[in-house]
Amino acid sequence: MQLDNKVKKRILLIEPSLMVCKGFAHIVDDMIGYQLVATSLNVGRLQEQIVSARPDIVVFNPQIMSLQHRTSIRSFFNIPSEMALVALVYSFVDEWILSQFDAVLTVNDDQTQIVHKLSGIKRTVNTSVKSENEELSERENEILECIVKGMTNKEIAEKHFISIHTVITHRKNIVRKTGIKSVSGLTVYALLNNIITYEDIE
Amino acid sequence: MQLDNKVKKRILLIEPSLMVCKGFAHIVDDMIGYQLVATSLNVGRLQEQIVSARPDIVVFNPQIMSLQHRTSIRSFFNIPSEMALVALVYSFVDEWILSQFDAVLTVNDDQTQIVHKLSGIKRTVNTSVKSENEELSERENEILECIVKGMTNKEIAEKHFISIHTVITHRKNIVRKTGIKSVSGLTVYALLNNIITYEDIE
DNA sequence: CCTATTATCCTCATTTATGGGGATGGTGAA
DNA sequence: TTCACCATCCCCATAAATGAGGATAATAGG
Repeated sequence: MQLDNKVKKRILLIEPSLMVCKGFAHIVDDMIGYQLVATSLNVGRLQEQIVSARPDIVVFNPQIMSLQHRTSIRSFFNIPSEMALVALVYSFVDEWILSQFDAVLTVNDDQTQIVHKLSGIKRTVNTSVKSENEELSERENEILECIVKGMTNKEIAEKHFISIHTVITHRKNIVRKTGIKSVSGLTVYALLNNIITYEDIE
Repeated sequence: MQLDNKVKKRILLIEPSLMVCKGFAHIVDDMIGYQLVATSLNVGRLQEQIVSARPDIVVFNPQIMSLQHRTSIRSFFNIPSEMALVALVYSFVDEWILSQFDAVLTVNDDQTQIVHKLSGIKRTVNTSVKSENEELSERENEILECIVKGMTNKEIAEKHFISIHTVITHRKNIVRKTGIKSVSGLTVYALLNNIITYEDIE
């Protein structure tokens, strides 16, 4: 028993992988209460599609664009607040990015999980933006880069022509700001925040 | 103009994501000269399917299994040498793992790229296996897991009911075998070798 | 049986890192 | 100007890791 189209939630999918696009379409096709009204392999026509397709839900792969600068996805793409913004990811994505979404789908989700996640969305208009005064300073990023490369405090000090005490101070501040104590955690943080790449290490 | 089934290359797909499975099936469906004869969301029935489906090409997502021990995928799953072994990956995978495959497809490939990659496969029977006597033992992998999770030697010792000296010995052996001294390097090593996932850290 | 590997334990000395405190000068914004 | 932030430097004590030795027992393979 299919529901009337008028009560079906309209989904717009922005996903770079043709394969995932097709698979998503196939799955949504079998889902009651949802319909895929448009898809796109890139973000170029997003605004246009939002207007033309008038989706209720925008499913968006954040990996499609480089979000180094912590821009708000919703405001960057002028996505109306009444539309749900849902992420579709392959693997791990920075929590900060995911926090912008009303729900997070992964490519491994099956139909049941997707329906469950989509039905759990409660759209509320965000009025205030969280204060993010805990970002690392430029210097701290430099030090962090050295840390995750496996350099010792002494080496870092020598490289930057500062005393080891300063390095330790920076480290203390990095730990305080990020809340991450372990080097491995910081490594992941640095990888996710594009401070370093895999190639930088080892 | 469809080719006869007898000359179509038979593809077996082992892929954990239903979405990607569906999408892959959809794409292969439009490809001339290839047919998808079976799919599976896990490796459990791989051997069985190799026998029953008799594929020419086994498309396998290496992320489906944890390959801590640098085992040969082909020999582990008893994949006959006449069958092509092709990887399907989402993002970054250790080069060592990819080197075992005859071709590497990514989820972002379109039909043209997939056909191009599959048609370029030249199967050659490997007679000799590389010597890999520098693999980490099971215990060492356990210790490594703890290290990259940011645990101290003391904590690791307590968790595994061994003395801190033993932990240190294991660490020394891990460093010797991998040639990686820094925690960040080991973190990347562990990530690439599926000993841990991003979620394990922080 | 012998050998290689592994896992376990130990000492000692040295180097690094951590966590707590504090201080100074500079800069840019309210 | 004052205030917040940043980069720089320092002291202290403790905790942790490193590097270089050595040792024993179990186990699996040739």
